Amino acid sequence: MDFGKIARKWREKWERSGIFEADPDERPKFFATFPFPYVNGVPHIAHAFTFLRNEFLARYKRMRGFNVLLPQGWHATGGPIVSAALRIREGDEKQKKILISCGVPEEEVEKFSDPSYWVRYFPRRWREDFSSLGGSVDWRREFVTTSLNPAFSKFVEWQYLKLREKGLVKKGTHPVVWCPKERKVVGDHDRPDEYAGIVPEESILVKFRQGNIVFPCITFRPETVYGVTNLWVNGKAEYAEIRIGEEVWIVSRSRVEEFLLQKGGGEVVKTFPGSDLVGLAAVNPETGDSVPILPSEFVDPDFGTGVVMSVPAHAPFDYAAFRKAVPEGEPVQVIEVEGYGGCPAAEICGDVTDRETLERLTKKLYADEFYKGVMKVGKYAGMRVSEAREKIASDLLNSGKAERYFVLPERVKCRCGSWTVVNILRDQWFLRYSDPAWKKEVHRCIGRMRFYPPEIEKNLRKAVDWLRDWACAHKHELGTPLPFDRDWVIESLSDSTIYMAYYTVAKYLEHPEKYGIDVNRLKPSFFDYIFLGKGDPAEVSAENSVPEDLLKEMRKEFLYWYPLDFRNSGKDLLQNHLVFFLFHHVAIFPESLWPRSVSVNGWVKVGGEKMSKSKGNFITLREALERWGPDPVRVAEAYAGSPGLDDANFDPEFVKTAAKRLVWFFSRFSELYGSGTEERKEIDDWMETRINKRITEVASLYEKTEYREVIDRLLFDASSDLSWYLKRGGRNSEVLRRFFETHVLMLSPIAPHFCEELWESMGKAGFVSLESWPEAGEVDGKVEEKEELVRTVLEDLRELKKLVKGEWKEVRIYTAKSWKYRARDLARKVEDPVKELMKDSEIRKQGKEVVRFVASLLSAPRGGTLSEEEERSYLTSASDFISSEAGCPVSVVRGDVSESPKALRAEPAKPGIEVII
RNA sequence: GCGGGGGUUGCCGAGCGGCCAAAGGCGCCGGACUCAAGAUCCGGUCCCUUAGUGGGUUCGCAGGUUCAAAUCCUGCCCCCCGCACCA
Repeated sequence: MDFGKIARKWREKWERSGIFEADPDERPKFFATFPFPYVNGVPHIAHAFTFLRNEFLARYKRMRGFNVLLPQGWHATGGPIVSAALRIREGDEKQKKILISCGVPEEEVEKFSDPSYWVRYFPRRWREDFSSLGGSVDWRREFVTTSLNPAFSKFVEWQYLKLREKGLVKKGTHPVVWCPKERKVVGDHDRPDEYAGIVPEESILVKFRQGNIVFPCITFRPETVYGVTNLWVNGKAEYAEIRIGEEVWIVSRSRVEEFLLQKGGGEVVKTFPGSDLVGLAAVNPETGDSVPILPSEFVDPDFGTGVVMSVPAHAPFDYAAFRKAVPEGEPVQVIEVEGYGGCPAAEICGDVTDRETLERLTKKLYADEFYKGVMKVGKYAGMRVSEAREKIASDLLNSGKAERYFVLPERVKCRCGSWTVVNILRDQWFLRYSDPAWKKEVHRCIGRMRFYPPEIEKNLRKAVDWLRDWACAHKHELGTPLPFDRDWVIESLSDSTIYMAYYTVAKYLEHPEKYGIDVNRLKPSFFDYIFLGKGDPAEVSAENSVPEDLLKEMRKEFLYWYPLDFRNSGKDLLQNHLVFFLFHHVAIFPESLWPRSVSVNGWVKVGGEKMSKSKGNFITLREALERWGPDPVRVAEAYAGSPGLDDANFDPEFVKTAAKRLVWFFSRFSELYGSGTEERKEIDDWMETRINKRITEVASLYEKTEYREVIDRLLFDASSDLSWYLKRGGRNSEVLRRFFETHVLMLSPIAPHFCEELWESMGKAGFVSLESWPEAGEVDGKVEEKEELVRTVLEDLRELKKLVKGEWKEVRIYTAKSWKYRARDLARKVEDPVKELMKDSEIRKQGKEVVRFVASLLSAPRGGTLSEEEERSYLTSASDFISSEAGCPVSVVRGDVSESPKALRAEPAKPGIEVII
């Protein structure tokens, strides 16, 4: 079966008829979105997995009578594309290879030195691949972000004007990793990989003084300021004297640049060797003690300020150096820790001096002191260190004895090759996510929403609480300029917050020429009207040169589609994008337009392993589609996992299984659809019931986005039902017809091309994609139980085949003694079934047996609900079938009329079987 | 550290008080079909026992609640993910 060919055929038909182009009508609507992906590469199967979780639901909802909108846009805002383009310009081979591995012809690679070329090239690729996959997307609403798309940019600008009006954006300062040579912020994508993820840490700079000379000491443990015995400098390093106003600061020479950036300026007076400082003294600002300045080779002149306060009682490095420098000196204990004596550092490190061990011990001691330690001296004596630290820090800061200072925990190289420093940006724009009133509204929004799976609500609420102000604009990146400060470009997460609203009118704004709109003339009033209903249509029309009727239509269309019904993304977006998305919706839109649900899925592994290029298990969507065809891939993606934080697993082996199952289904279909007889048997009732139950069950699985279960039901359970039905002699043409029709319908959201093909083979007009979900008929509870009885007998016979050798002459099947049925029923209703049963003189004869049976029933309820007559008559009617399996005649005997040991042992739902040899 | 999610039989993965030795898939083993391979179909896949409906030991570890626990409670061990200015 050529899945690729079938898919192409139907994709063309869908496109020609435009069936996924959704416009408002009388039906209820359903609006689902997959967050626009960042288009610096091609889609792989993990993208497809997340997209399909929207797609499957969209197709299902369409069948439930909803007018479904599934649009798709592309994200290009931010730095990675810009820096990748730069690398191409610089001739970076690694970057070239990446492009070539995406399928870019080698001779075209050069074109990618222009960032805008990426934005033209990759969205096209994504669209092709998503279409090939069978995505039921309304492509008229496709768009890219950034100022390369003026219409979208206008929309983002409008949003920021609104936020500013509401006071939700403000200016502030912000520490960043900074390249002094290129004079720019160094994000992860601007560094060699090994430096990724390192960010500035806030520390306290304590100002030790000698007159107007300041010795700035960096510390993460301000509480130890009480235990300082001396300061350390590196005698072999170069230091500098910097004048700032009346003060003179001493900083190691290699840190001068960072220091000046963070202090906002100063004048380097002179430089000199660190050894010149040795022997001087400085005053501890907190205790007033004067402490000597001593040399230590442990001092890293490239970290912090190159001046360090020494706390030998609590810091292993200081202790090791202190012992050497001041053998007779006495460390000063300021923290008391359970399990340690008067000088914890001494105890823990003895006379160790090697750097590695000291580092390990430092970690341990710092942790012990923080969590278990209690302050021994100072204002907060008696308080736990974990509480005192913050208080001491803020006291020091407030009294001017210390300042905030940012340091990099490890050195970071810029891609240009220079070492970076920490800079403080002073005119950074922030979104005021810390605003409690704003947070409160977001929580209210969450309270009205539905989550898939429900547990993620907790994660989301936590993220809302933890969110601080967010630096929302950058420089030198792609995006939309901040309308009130055009040097800044709105950062990538910050322009992706309410764009789902843009989809509702994108079909107009992305094709303005068709509607006579000039997007360059659009003003905020236009968006005010469309999205907020503000303003007089006639005036808005005049101001924006958009016909009044069109304006009204757009407003209507927005209100038709909004709010968003469903948004599924990878779990990585939970704590950032999805939270921002909620914040901005509550800020801009009225409550009635807040999002209705959010869904997430885990990472996608391939064959049980994390997908990575180096492992060779990296599969692009295009590769997968070419290798296996869209429907098998879709089935395998559906089967890969359920909603939630757990990882999904795309199993290449399973794609083959999926294809085989589909082929199996197809060949059964070809053989049986339209064939069969009029004759109606009991097994037909069973099959009908199974079909009906499955319709209901699969519907609820789709609603819960449990697609893996859907595949289980449709591809495995259903086929085993069909096999059983055929084995039992089922051939009713109506039942067969219904089986195939309902299952094709139910499977169509996941394997749409395949199902279209079968639908057509059935002689049906129109697309299965536009059909309604099948109606579930009556479910007969007993018929399944009856059939289960036959299965039980068959399994037992199979066992006996192995054990009873010789030629079988006859098989007798015994129902249980009738008192056992009564006992079974009574055991469910009555407190003391034994007593009740014993009232019957016939039963009383069985005495002991009754007690034993009832006791076992109470400990393990069982026995079904069928009566003896029902069991016997059903088994009788199935006796031909059973006999053909047994290979000899079969008789069904009422348990009450036999004293055979097999009859005595029979129980309800568990007939006794006797083989006559 | 803070926060979140988990540990189920060879693997993946359901189950979340009793019909649970535990669905389904994959893998593996046997059989049928075939010249053969593949595909397909049938059967098996914790151990023991047995003319089946029986027993034993299992669901990270250790306790506890209950007539009854993979499922509830307590403690412990282990694994994964997020912690930001970045897509």
